[in-house]
Amino acid sequence: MDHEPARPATLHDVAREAGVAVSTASRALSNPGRVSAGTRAHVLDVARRIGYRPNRLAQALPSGRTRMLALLVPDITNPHHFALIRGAEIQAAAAGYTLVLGDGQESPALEVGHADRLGSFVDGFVLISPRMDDSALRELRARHPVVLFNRTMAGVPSVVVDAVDAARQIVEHLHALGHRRLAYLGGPRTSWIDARRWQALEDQAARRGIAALRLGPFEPVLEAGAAAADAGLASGVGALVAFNDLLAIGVLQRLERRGVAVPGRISVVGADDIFGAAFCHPPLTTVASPAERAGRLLVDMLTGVADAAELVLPCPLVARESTGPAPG
Amino acid sequence: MDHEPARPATLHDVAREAGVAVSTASRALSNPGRVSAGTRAHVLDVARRIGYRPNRLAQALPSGRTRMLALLVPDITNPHHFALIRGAEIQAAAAGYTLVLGDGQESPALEVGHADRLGSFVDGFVLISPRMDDSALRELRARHPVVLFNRTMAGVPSVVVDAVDAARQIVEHLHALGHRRLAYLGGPRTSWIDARRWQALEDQAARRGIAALRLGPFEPVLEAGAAAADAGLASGVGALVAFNDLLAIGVLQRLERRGVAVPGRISVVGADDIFGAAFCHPPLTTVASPAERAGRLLVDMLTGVADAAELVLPCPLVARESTGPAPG
DNA sequence: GTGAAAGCGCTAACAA
DNA sequence: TTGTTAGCGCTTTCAC
Repeated sequence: MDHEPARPATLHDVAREAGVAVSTASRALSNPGRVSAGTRAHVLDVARRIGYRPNRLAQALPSGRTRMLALLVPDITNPHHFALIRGAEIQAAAAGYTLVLGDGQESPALEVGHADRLGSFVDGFVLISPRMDDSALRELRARHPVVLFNRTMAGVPSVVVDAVDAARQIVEHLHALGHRRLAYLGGPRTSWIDARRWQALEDQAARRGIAALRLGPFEPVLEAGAAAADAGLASGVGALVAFNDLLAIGVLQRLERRGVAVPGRISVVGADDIFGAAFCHPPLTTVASPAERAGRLLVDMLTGVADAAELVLPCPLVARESTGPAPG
Repeated sequence: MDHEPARPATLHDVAREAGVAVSTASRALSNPGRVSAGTRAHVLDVARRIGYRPNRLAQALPSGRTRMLALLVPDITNPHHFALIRGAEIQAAAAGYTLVLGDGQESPALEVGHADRLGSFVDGFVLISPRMDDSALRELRARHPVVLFNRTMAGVPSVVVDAVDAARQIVEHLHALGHRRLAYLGGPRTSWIDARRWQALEDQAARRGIAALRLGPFEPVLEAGAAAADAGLASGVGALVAFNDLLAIGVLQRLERRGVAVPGRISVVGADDIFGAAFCHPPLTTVASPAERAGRLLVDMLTGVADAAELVLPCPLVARESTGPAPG
């Protein structure tokens, strides 16, 4: 690292300069009430004058608390997490915490590494659709307070979207449009919610007499949409239900390039209602994720503002133009 | 915070259990070579057995270094930062650093607060288009190593996009299409690059005999696009150059809702080439930002892998369908 | 090669 | 109200 700044002023410097003991200086700065007003004002003045900033590392060492929270996302480039992050930030700030973000880049190993390295510096973790396996998660949870989004584990507070109801809405919507066959474009194997989505979709489809097949897994990124679209098209179904919007938008792009009419020839459904879903071409029918609310609730549960629980949040279907009557 | 985990094992526990001094245990764990192979193996074994994890807070206290880097973005919901973050992550990992992200939410105060609270925990800052004013930036830079993106300050390493060349390309493109009047839809006053973009655009426009006026400032978000579109339309020009793609896409949405043909009646240009610019309607003509490369370079400069410098990166114009011949 | 001990900067008993 | 002192968990001289 370049340019080393001059040695920063410490509490000792403040105390010496102010002619008081370090403990008095400490109290004046962070435990007002147990020090006379005059002394306090003087210490504060000296501190400001010499540009004192507490070393938060040292400050946190005795208690182990930093008033920082870590929020780990599986992929920072997925707009789905925007609202969740914002919600979490709002509640964290309200509770006097600073939120730092970590990006797992869809890698379980990176995710675990992040958690390991951040563990000492934060008071808890908000894990968004964590990709790490159960044993890694259990280990992390044994060392630190943890709350989960779109994943559950016994004894760990969590918020998950209602995959069953989402599947029901999708299936009813497609059924009403005359579809009798659909394909699920699966997400990563490491995704807990992917398994739930497929299971729910299969159940609900069976219940309405709709044939459902599963394709993939595909990476939940725009670029994977091409292969997913081709596979979906080859399967001969009239409706594709993608793991998430990122994949769905990628599918839409591919279909447009291949000259396949959407929804004329094939319908496409996504999940999350991310940035872009409303203005892609055609606008995407998708299941909205209550992400902002989830973010707020998660932080509330982590900081103890809300009771720990296993919450299931509803997600309304947003019907746009990527779904239409079944062909033929 | 809920469920307090059991007291974690310390180095003392390891040392006691292994029958060695803490200093020996410390060396075995983190300074191999200065300890016998047998002792080392034994200590490692004990550490693993009792589940020892070093307390990074305590580890960092003596040296003050944490091998963590902070990257602060003005708005985590702006897809522009995706590539930048990814580039930074790659280089940070390569140099053995962990990257944490902070979101300024377009607020100078929040940004400064983040920097203050994170300062003790990181070895340096990558500041993306920081919104804080010069004095706050100077103060931060006096305490910590800092590198800047799309902002400059004497003596601080930085990477900026070539706003002049970008403006030249935009103006030439519009000029070639027959446009003789354009309006700039300005970004936030706190944005350094906004001032540069307008100045460059005005210069280049004047050079080609194009009348340019400035509207705004507008928040660089989708939602601000409506007001920006209306203002642009009312100004009577045939081409709108938006501060960034977020605003430009918002403008496109509004124009579509108002039934204004793009580019038939009016052309729209953005900046950054974000996620969504390629698939919005119509696909957006924009100036691409070399974000990933910038992210890598910034971290390299911060970690000393690359020489500190003030780099200016070119940004190619990506002409899509939102620009066309001037009407009339 | 290993151990004892002195901090890193701060907080929090405990005394005075 | 203020000062003295003992840690927080680790690294790092300095002896042995």
